[in-house]
Amino acid sequence: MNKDKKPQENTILDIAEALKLSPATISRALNNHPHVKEKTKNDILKMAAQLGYRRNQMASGLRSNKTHTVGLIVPRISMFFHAEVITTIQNSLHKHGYNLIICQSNDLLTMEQELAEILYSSRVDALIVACTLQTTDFSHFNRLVDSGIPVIFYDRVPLDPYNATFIKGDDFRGGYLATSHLIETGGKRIAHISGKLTSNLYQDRTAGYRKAMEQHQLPINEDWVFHQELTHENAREAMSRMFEGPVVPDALFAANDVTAIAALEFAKENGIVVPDALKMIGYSNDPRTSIISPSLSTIEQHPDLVGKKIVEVLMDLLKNGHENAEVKAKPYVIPVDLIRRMSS
Amino acid sequence: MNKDKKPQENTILDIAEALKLSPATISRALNNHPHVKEKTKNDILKMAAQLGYRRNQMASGLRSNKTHTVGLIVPRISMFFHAEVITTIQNSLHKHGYNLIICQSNDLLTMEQELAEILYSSRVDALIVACTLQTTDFSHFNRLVDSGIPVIFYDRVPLDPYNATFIKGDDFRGGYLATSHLIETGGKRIAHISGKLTSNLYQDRTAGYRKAMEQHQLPINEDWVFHQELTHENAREAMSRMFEGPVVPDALFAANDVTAIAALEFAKENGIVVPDALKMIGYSNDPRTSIISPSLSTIEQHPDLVGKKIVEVLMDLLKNGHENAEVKAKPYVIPVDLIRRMSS
DNA sequence: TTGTAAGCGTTATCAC
DNA sequence: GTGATAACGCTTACAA
Repeated sequence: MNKDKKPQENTILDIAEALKLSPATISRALNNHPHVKEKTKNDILKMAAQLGYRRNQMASGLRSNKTHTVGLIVPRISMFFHAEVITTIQNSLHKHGYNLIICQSNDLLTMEQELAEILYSSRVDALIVACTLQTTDFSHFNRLVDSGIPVIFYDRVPLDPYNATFIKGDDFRGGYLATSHLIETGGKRIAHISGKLTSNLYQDRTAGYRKAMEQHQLPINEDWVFHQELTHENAREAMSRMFEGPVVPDALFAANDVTAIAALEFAKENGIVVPDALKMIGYSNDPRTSIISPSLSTIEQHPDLVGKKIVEVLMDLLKNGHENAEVKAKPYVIPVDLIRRMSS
Repeated sequence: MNKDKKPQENTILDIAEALKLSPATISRALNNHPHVKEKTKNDILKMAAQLGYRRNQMASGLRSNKTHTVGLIVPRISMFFHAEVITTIQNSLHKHGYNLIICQSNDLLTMEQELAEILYSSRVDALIVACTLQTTDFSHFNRLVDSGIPVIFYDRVPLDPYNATFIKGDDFRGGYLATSHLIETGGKRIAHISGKLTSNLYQDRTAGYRKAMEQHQLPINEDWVFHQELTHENAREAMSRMFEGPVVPDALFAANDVTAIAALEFAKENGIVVPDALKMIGYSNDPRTSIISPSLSTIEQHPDLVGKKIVEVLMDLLKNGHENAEVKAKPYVIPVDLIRRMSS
């Protein structure tokens, strides 16, 4: 098996031999080391190209303790927000000469733990993580952190103090903007379907909701505030519960777009006219929100800015180390924006 | 800088020392080598856990010439079909103890070439590729193929013979099904907006369209057959061109869902009633197609089956080598299905 | 069943 | 500027 697997992978020794130079010089030339004569370097580069030489990352990494590879753990890449963030990160890292290993936790804590181990094992130079919604304990990242490998959390970040860097959207403001918008367009009895409060995302979005309600002296009907897994089915169920009573909401702030879409679907099926009888707003600016009719108002999270900031912070960490631990204490906050559409 | 970066990464030597054994035995135990006493093995496993040992992939890979890592190059992960395929591949590979390095070419040939080099440099055990639409020359994969690294193409595959494995959807049948469906629901003057014919995808889908038209003895108006980049804007432009004449199509087969969505949008804006005046069908079953109204008929490509098949073939290749080159000559074809919705 | 020792391809530390 | 040489942490003949 694999008996044919050895067509002369060229190494620096081959280049050295061809040029009657020492491997050390080859290595230096290939790494742009200053003390190599210009001509020698050119010769080496030419010969390397001619032999089709490609550095063996494993050998290089083993020796230098640098892989030029960054790990990424994300719940799922198919979520629009994450897909955009990842794309920005990858393109940006590529410019800096870094690779990205993208891993999906499927929003499973056990998977996240396992992936952290695997990425440690691959000796990534840094790790970027958007946690699962269940992650409340972060000890599986300790090994990385303790080894001095920068760990950056984004979107879903630890609630308790943890020795890493955080980059998050302004979820409080997002919740506040969304709710205020519903109020300004005439909403009075505003419902809110949110996620479990184990995550900073929903804590903050809900807090923004409460703040806006309070500021406008609108009462909150706690029967209309849901904290549940934000699935299509759960959203429909919540809607049907709210709309079976004698008094019904006239507006809804959904903490993500999947929920908003499901709720809108429910409304359409049940003759609840949007926005006349029910104003609605979602969260994330998923592409579907602009396509559905009526189009859904939502909150733009600027995934590209999140990605850019992550790489910016990461490059700084990688270059300068992170001796200034106090900087990491406070999270970087990326602004959000209200997007007004036909649903409100 | 990084002066604090050495908190005793434990190695097999540390385990060996702690247990008064040789590193070789540790290595064997950790790799489930048969000739290790059960008790010794248990001791070693216990001690490894206690010391928080994690194999250094680079050292292991360098020595054994196996990285247990598979590379993946894809145009963009945010495309629904690819996101699903990737998720299936990753979860499936994970069960086999393999990691996946996901890279995006952004549908740029130069990027694809660069990524191929980088992944070779990382000495991935195998490579999975969905080419860019411009890729007609595949020599940048030669280095991998020549080194005996299995290369699997899926979705967008080389047109000319190339010494690798192909896994594709049944695009001919997809085009045929879509067009036949439009005909069955009453379409007579059927337009077709497709992609550039440099890609097998659009060659085949268009061929399926032509076949169905011919079979039903319907004439094809070549002014209504477009081969262009399948963007939102291009789709709208094609639509406006077709609908400015005195004779207009009564059905449209769009070769992807983005185009179908854009065309539907155009129809709605211009008072063309779908499906009464214009029947429509797209391709890929993008989540948006079921949300837009009227909901769009489309072709399901079963990304999960594609992913499963890829891993299945890959594992076989990795285990048994690929001495039987003739097997690779013919592509594996994944079936497609028609999804009927309100637009047709 | 276990130990010894060589070596994977690079880079770092000395010398010269 | 360049060349020896010794690691990096692990796997694997070959010995014992």
